[in-house]
Amino acid sequence: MAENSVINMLQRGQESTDKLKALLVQHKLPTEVAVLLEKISGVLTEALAMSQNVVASSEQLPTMGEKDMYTNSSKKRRTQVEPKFGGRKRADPNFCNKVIRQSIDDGFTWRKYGQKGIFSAKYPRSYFRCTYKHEENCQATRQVQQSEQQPGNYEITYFGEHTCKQAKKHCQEQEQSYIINFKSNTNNAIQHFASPPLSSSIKHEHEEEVMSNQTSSDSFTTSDHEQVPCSNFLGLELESIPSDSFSMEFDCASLEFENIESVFSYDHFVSLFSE
DNA sequence: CTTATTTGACCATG
DNA sequence: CATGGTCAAATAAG
Repeated sequence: MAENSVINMLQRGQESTDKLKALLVQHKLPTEVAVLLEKISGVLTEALAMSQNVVASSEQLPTMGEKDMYTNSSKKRRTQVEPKFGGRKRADPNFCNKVIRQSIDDGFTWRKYGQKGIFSAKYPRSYFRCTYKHEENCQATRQVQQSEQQPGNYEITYFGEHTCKQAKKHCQEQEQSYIINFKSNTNNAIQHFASPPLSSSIKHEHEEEVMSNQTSSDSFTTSDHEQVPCSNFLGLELESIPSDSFSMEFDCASLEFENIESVFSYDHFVSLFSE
């Protein structure tokens, strides 16, 4: 398919960009190059996401003949309203962004559409989509799961990005740019970014519900050295950049640390820098 | 009443 | 077949 080849090309472009980034880290190229690379990578990621949306929506064409709406099986449910070819893709970890938070509140309004017990996971996973999915065709979704290492924290994985109004509002409420200083002598990365105490309209019903499942066993050992991804990421950055000190500036459109829409995923970062 | 959540069925994927 | 992601009827909440 044409779309698939476009996606393919974009993916290849992204892979090359990633390799370039790795090289950049090894050879200490100037920061302007790094910034440019980030921009290229961001554009590629966006284009990729857009292309995939196009493919996904064109796949929803009602080509097949009509089906009977319901089976006569005693319980609820229909039989497949519209056949989607590959429409239900499994989440691509390359296009998600995983964070760990103490609260599931991130300032956006979400609507829960499912919960699932996960094999080999202690706590169930909850599935959310943007409240404005239908009104504004906002494709953002997220998965929330209680952290096994640190019960009380939540692993939140975001997919897609908000295209609804609250996204703009969300961005406006933050600083226009973030500056991160890396200092070689200390292990501390000084992070200057706002952590806006966004009042959210989301209700936290099952924050407790998810919590309540944890009471059963304490068989695992709680590790104290567990880090949240952001610090982890900064730590890795520090190791890989031995120069005296430098600072990078990101604008809101390309990178948001506190609120999720990083240009590429955390996993992506880790795979980049941990080799 | 409207709107959101719960929960098991359904379905894609490997 | 097992697993994970989504749908939608039933139900709860406002």
